[in-house]
Amino acid sequence: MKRPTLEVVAARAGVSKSSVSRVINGETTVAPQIRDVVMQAVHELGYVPNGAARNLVTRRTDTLAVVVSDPPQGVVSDDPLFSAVVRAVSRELETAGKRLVLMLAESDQSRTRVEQYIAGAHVDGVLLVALHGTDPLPAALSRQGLPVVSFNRTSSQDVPYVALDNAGGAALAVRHLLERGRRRIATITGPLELHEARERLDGYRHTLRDTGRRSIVALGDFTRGSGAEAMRQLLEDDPDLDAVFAANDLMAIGALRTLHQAGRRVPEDVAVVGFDDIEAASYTTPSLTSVRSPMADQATAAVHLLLSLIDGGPTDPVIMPNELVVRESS
Amino acid sequence: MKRPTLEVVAARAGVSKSSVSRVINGETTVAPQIRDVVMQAVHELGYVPNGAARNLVTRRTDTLAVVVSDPPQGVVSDDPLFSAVVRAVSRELETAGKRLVLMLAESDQSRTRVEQYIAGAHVDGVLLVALHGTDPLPAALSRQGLPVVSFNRTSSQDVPYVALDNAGGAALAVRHLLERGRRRIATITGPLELHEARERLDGYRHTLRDTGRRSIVALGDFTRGSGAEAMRQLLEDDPDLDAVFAANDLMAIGALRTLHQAGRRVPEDVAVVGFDDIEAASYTTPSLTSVRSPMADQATAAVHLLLSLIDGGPTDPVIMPNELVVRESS
DNA sequence: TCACTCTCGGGGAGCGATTTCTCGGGAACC
DNA sequence: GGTTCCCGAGAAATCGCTCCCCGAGAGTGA
Repeated sequence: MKRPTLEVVAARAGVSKSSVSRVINGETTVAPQIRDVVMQAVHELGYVPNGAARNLVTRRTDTLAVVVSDPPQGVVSDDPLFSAVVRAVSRELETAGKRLVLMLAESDQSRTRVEQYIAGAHVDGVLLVALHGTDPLPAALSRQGLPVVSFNRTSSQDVPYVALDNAGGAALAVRHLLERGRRRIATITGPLELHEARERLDGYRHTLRDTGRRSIVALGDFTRGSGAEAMRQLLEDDPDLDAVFAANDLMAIGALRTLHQAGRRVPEDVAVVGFDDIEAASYTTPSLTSVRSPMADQATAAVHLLLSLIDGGPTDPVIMPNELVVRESS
Repeated sequence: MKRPTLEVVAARAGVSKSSVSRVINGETTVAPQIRDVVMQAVHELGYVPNGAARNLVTRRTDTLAVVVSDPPQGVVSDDPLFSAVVRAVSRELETAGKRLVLMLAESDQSRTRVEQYIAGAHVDGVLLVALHGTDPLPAALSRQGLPVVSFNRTSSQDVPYVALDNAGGAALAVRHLLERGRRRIATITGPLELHEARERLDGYRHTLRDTGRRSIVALGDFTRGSGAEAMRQLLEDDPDLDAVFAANDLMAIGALRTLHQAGRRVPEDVAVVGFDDIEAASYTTPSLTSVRSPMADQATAAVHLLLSLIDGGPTDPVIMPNELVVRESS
């Protein structure tokens, strides 16, 4: 079951290794008849070039790493958006003729492993999904001199990124609620050590402040349970509120449940808006109004940015706009 | 930004390349003092072995491919279970010190690319997720002589697999409904060209037949919309039914919606049971009773089977049991 | 003390491709 | 007809590592 090598193909075709290599790599400086005889031999033997040998000399691997840096609880990788992102990235790389190595970095130990792997010249570039503001990985990887693109803003200045307009999305949600005539609009935040959670909170705050209204804030951690709990808190602190903006859909779903149990009608008594527009948002009763994050588009943009970076192209950050999907809950 | 090579390290440590190599690979036949001086040099230079060069000579890559073979609509990869599987596999490979290359095969073209890649000796083994009964990929890959494990039963005999007990799970659901005193139990199937859909239907049929009851079947395709539509059909054909077993949760959720619109109370008038126990199953109102597929366990088992196969171990298929999670809908 | 075994380090031959360099031969031009 | 040029093909060097083989030196027993 041993695979044929370039040398065997050359012998069979009666030409030199060099010529076979030229044909394989589509060089134009090769006579048609030689090309044909080589192709013939390639097909007959079922020859496929050995990747390792090729990598060794070309110093390219046509492989990109997607690194998801995440605490073990899995804020990101448990997220329903994870598969959407992975899928979009995978498709995009496929059309670019590249391969995808997926690495989850959930502990310091695995972070070290990631660094080692990257240093081992196994990949041409890295697409980094690291939401934690204090994550050391972005800086560590970019120090390796390999192209790195982050899936969101990082604390490390020199890592190009593709980010959502989190503040803008929150503003969208809040303005929508204001237009619906809501006066007391509360928010449930994500864990504030995550960039996106902070930005969404900022967007909420600024929009309310611009219209002279007060912020009503409860802390959550992006899980459903925390959303339910935060909603209880809010109802207790401020029974008159008539709208809630949750920083993600899971927490919004938790809040819906609490409101239901508390006998508040949605949207008549309290309007609810979430963020992300995950699939489950359309399954709830009432279905959930949400800020749609264009995850697939963001993933595509990130891949393009990375590929351009590898080719020595520009590295300008990209900000993705988002839109509001209005459903029954508001 | 050029990385140091083994030769540079050897020069620095004042020993031969061979010795450095031995130290790097943890061989025991090396004197402690040489070991120390080498380690010192390695750290000072920040040396990391070049992966391609190593692969070339060892003929191992410590990399496994996860291939998801799926039509473009993405029955699998759109599935909420996708990320659970990917995550579990990734974690398991991490602890085994292996890397994961993810490939989606959504068209004949990309299937060819997958075959080419596998043939290029880039990976040590393949974990295949291909639900379609007629998928040519399992046979094609196993023909390459590389270890392949399938994530479910395939039409190709010689591919070891780890499968769910789909029929058993369906039986579990039906028996549960019978115990609840339901008499007219219908089912909504998945697309019958998928193994798992057929097996779940079989489990439903046999269990009912054993108790002398009649099957009431409507066809779906694993999507929410098809579940809603099938439920409408069922209500029309058999207004007296008092229970429905849907072959997956998405369809069950669709069915819930139809029942709600038709004014049937769940579970008082009609009980509903789904399959998979996806996260959304606990968000619906009423929350959904479902057969829990131990996806993470299955993924772990599949990785173990593959690793054992690579080491020349046994290749016996593994069947995962599943359990019923009873919630409000039944 | 000598012969023999045993350990451990070094030299060097590959692994399978790409790529540079060289060279033969035919076309083109004077 | 002779010289120059260019084009295409082959020979050989190279990428960075592993691992086989050999030899030097230490250790042991008689």
